[in-house]
Amino acid sequence: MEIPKVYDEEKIEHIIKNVTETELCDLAELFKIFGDSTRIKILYDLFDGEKNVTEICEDLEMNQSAVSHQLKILRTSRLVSARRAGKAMVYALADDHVKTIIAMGKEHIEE
Amino acid sequence: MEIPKVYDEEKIEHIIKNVTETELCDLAELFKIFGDSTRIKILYDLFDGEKNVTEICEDLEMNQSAVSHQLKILRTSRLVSARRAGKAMVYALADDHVKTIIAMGKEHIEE
DNA sequence: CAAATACATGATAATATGTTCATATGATGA
DNA sequence: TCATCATATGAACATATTATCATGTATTTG
Repeated sequence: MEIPKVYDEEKIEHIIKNVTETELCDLAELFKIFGDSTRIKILYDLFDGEKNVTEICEDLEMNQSAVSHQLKILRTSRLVSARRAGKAMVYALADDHVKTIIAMGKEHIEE
Repeated sequence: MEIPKVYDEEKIEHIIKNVTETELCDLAELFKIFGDSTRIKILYDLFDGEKNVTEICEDLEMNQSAVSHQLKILRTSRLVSARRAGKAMVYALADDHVKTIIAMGKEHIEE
């Protein structure tokens, strides 16, 4: 019986071929976004669907300003999207890569 | 014809279930390591096999002290391994997750 | 064993980052 | 329109991070 792989090794090898220095810097910038506990908690909080700022603050037990500042960073780097709903701003994960990247990280630290 | 997926979506969903706050902080710490251009260049440099410090310095065109400092961080976080070979220290990627994580990141920024 | 090579490390300084506080903006309802 | 709720944002401060410089340690070789 085959053990299911999370990823396709051949495709991984293909993706990491010929990465330019600029792309490596862009990658560093991307990972930097994930490299803060507040931001990664916000992202994880959005795993079960879109939420407004107040809800996120309650979930993280953090003050609104700190959360808003980090949400701005997440929005600028296009990891989350935002839309207005009346007085509230509703945030959501921008795409599924966020889940994948975090899952890869979790697999690594579980060893 | 099926388009091959880099990852197994079901397994992703399973991995990201029930992540504790502590684990999220550990994840942030991990991603922080990837979130520096010097470190990610070192990691990428090691993709094609083990290298000593001098070789890494030449590849990155950076001075030895800066590289050594970052190598220490990479070693402490167990992303690279080190062994002595005569006067030289030979560094290598500690496991394949590094490649996967970087590939996931590259897929994301390519959009 | 002295000198040279390869690397590590501590201190310092410059810069970046994240939180807090105060305040501004935007939307809604009385 | 004014008060209120929801969020954004600028300034300031504290802390963290990174590269450089100087120097220390380990290994080999003459």
